[in-house]
Amino acid sequence: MEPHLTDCPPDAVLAALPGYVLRRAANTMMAELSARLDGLDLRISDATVLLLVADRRDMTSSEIGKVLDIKRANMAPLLGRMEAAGLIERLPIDRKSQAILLSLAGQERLAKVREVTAQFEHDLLARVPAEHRDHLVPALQALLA
Amino acid sequence: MEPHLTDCPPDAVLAALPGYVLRRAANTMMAELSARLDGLDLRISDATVLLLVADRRDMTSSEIGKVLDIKRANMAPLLGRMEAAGLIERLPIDRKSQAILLSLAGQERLAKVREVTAQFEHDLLARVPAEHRDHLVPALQALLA
DNA sequence: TATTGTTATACTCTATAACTATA
DNA sequence: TATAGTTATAGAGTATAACAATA
Repeated sequence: MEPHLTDCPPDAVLAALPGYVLRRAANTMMAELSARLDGLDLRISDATVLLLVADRRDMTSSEIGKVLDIKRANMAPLLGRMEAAGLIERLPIDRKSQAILLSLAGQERLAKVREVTAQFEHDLLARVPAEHRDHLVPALQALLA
Repeated sequence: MEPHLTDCPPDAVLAALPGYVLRRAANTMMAELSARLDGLDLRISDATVLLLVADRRDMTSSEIGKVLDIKRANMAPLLGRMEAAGLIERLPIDRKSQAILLSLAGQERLAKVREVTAQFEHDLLARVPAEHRDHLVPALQALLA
């Protein structure tokens, strides 16, 4: 019997590529988060908006879009749904702009979002071996646009 | 003047969340990779298939889908486009299954994919501070499904 | 019976262009 | 002139259901 490489999974070539594992890891974890937010009847973008405008009463739709990297045109239906769901209200700044703020229902939903995300982030980090754990967020932050 | 917290970017609340930075980092880097693959007239999924079946002559459409987490139903149009582009060929295994293999054109395109991805992975890692760099891939691998 | 490959279909996310009203 | 908000639309990616043919 001649020496040979140990048998390896069919995607061994890909699993070593940072870009591949980054994409797969993000897809896996976002599917998991989506499932958990289903119970709150929220999408990931909805929950992110709630967390972002939580302590502010001055952010416009355009500003939220810039921060979250969501195009202006795609903010309209997003906030439209959230307004229809009674989660946000619009406060005129001038005759062109409106501040997005949380309604009472939005603040209550936000509290549940914080519970879900706290558990989610905890579970996510728990999956990372201890010796790598503290490096994950700083490494990812360096990749942001 | 009373003491106050230092001014922080508007998404400071989010930037500390592993899930948030994971999603944003993946979106950023995949947009970058997509742009680089545009020159080869390939999507990320196309390039991934080329890399996966490079050294194999026995993978079926279903098997590729299982490895890459792409539904069987979505593999059909994907491989259909790649076949129409002359990148892959189908070799009957039995009367039900076909092996997907690279055509000559597919092998040539693969060589270019390897150049592009090598540069891409290099640039990605170069953005990560040295003290975190070696932890990124192992940490992400732990998050895969 | 289970699996392969396929079609049809729908939903989400994303991207561009164009329009209006206002700063 | 530039910006805010909106609408319409198209491209991707992804999900389920259903089907015929074969293992």
